[in-house]
Amino acid sequence: MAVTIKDVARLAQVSVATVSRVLNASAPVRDDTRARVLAITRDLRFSPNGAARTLKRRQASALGVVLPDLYGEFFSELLRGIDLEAQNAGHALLVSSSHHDARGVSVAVRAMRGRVDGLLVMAPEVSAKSLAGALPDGLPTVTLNTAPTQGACASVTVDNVGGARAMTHHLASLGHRRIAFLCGPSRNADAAARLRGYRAAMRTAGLPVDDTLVLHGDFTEQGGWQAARLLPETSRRRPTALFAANDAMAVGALLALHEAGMNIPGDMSVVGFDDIPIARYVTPSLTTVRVAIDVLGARAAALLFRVLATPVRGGDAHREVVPAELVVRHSCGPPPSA
Amino acid sequence: MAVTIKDVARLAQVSVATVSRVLNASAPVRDDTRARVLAITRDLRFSPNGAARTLKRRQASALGVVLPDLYGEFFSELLRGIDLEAQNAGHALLVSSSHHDARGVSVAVRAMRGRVDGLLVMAPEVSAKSLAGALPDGLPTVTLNTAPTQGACASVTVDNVGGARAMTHHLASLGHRRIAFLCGPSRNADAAARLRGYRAAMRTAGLPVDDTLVLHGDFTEQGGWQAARLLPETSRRRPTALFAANDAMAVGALLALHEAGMNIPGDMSVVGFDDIPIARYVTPSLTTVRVAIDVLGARAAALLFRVLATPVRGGDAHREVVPAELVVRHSCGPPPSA
DNA sequence: TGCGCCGATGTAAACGTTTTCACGCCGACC
DNA sequence: GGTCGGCGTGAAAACGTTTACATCGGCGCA
Repeated sequence: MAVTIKDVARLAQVSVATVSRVLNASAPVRDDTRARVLAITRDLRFSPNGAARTLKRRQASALGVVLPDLYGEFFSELLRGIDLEAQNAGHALLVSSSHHDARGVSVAVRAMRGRVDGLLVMAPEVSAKSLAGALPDGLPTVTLNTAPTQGACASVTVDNVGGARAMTHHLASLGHRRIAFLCGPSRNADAAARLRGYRAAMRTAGLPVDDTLVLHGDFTEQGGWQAARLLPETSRRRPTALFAANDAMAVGALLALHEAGMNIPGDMSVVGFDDIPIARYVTPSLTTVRVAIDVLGARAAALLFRVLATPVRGGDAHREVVPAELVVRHSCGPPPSA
Repeated sequence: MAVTIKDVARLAQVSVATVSRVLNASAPVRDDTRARVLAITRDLRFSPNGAARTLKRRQASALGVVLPDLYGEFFSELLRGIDLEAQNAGHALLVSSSHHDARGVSVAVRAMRGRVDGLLVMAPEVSAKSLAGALPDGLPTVTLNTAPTQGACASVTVDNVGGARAMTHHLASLGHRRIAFLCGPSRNADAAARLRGYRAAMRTAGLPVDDTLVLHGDFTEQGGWQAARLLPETSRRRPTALFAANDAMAVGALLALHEAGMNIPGDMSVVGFDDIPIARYVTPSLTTVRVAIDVLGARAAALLFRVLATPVRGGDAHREVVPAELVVRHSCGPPPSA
C-alpha cells in the first residue's frame, strides 16, 4: 500500500540497488540515471521505511531516553539539552517515562532494543545493582544522575556534593550556626549526595550536625510546606537557616513560614537547590544552587555519541560531572541574633 | 553479535516459529515447550529486535511527536499528557523538535516513516497549506493548535478565542474601557486566535478597538518587557488594562511597569494567557486564562488512537476543542479612574 | 475402521531495505 | 591486440521477525 523502493525502481526503470545508491550517495551513478530516480522519488513522495533501513544497517539513528517522569521544568530542560545534541548528530529521540523502579526501566529498555543505537537512562531512585540488571548487554548506555554503577557504564552527574557544600559554606560564613537541612526522598541519589555535601561542609565549618536539624521531605512543594510549618514552633534551639534539597521544597517552605508570620530572611534564611525559573520570582527571590540542566542533558548525549564512536567497548566507565554554582539572591542573610 | 530469536530456538531445540508463538502467545504451545523457551529467553536475556518486528508486523507501537521547540513548561506538559495516553496504549514516543518551518517539519516527518504508527504535529507557525504539503500520505496525523487544515486531518485546538473573549469581558465588566492587547508572533495561529477573541469581545462590549491599543510582541518575557516599558509614557489616552497574549509576556510587562514605578493593579491591570506555574508566584499573582496543556496532549493522543483504530480513513476530519478557563488572581482590578 | 478435525510443530516466504558479488563495457597499458 | 582495472549496473543475499501453509499424531464420531 505505501510506496516502496521497488515502485520507484520500476517507474525509473532501474534496479532497487540503483535507487538505494542514489538516495544514499553510496556509489557512483550516472547523472541522467540519478536525475530520473530523483524525479520519480519526488513524484511518488517516497521516503524509505525506517524499520527496514534500521534492520539492514544495524543502526537506528535514534537514542533511547528513559526518564522517571516528565513532570516539571527539570525534565523539559534535560530533554531539550539532549535533543539539541542528538539533532546535531542526526538522531531522533525515543522517550519513555514513568519508570520509577527497576522493573519499569527494564521493560522500557527492552522495548527499545533494535530501535535505538544507545540509551540515556535517568533513574535516581533505582539502586545501582538493580539498574545494572535491567540494562541490556549490547546497548551502549549513559546513566544520568544515578547512583554510581559498578558496571562499566558511562555516566554524567551533577556535582551535588560540591553544590551543597558551597551553599552550606555560604550560610556558615554569614554567621549561621544552626542550619537545618530538608532532605529529598530517601532512595533518591541526588538527594543523598546533597545531604552528604551538607554534612561535609558542616563538619568543615566546625558546626554540629544535630539529628534534629535533618528534616524529611519528598522533593515536592507540598512536602516543603509541611516540613517548614512545624519549624516556627520549635523551642529556642530553632535553626536560623533552612537548606532545602530542592527548589520546589524551598518554595513550599517559604510559603509556610510566611503564613506563620515569619520574616524571610530577617527571622530565618531559606535556600534551595536547582534554580528552577520560579526561584527568581518568589518573594523574596530564592538563593539557590544553579544546575545547568540542559547542559547536563547535552553532555550526556555527547558522551553517548563518543561511546558509540569508539569501536572497542572499553570497560573504562567514563564519568563526567557537571558543575553546580551558587546563586545568591534575597532569601538569605545573617542570622537574627547577629 | 546480539542474541536473536534463532539462538533461542537452537538452544531450546525448537523452531523460531515456536519461540515467536511463545513470546507473543499467538498460538497454543505445549506447556513444557513453553517453559523451556521461556527459560532460555531469560537466560540469554533475549528481547526481540524492534525494527524487525515493526517491519514484519507493519506496526511500530510508537507515535511520532513533532514540535516547534522544547523550551519551557508548555511543551513539558504537552509531552507529559501525550506520554500518559501513549503509555496506556503501550506505545512509545519518537519526538523531534525545533521545526519551525514547513521544510523542517517535512524532513522530521519523513525520518519517521516506518517507525511510527501515527503523527502528532504541532506547528503553530506553519500555514495550513504548506503543512498539508509536508505531511506524508499514508500516515494518520493529528495536528495540535494549528491553523485549521482544509485537508482531512484530525486536530485538537485550545479554545483560544473563547478564552480571550472571556478575559476581555472580565476586564470590561470591571469597568475598563481602554484595554490594550499585546500580540504574539504574527504568523502564530494561537496568537492570531487570541487576538480575534479580544477583538470580538471588545466589539460586543461596545468598546472601540483602537489600533494604538494593539501592541506587537513575540511570546517572550523579554518582548513583554520591551512593549510595556513604553506604556507609562503614553499620553492621557493611556490604556487602563494590558492583556498579554501569553503569560511569559505578561510577566515581562509586570516587571517593566514595576520598574517604571507603577502600581499593579492600582494604576493598571495586567493579565495573561496560559497559566504557567510562574503566574501564581509573581507579585501580584497573575490573572490569566488556564489551559490544561496536559489534557490537550492527552486528548490529541487519544484522538490519534481512535483514528488508528478506524479501518476506513474517513475524510471527516474530526476536530476537538479543549476549553480555556478564566483564572482571576490579583493583577487586575477596576481602572484607576473608577 | 475410516474420515475429519484440532492441537502442536516445522518450513519457508514474506516485510523493505542495503550491500556484496558478478558482469559488461570502456580506455589504457605493455 | 590482449590483459587489467575502474565505472555503472543488476541479481540476490542478507537483516530478525511474524505468519501462512504443510505435516503429523491423536481423538471423536459415524
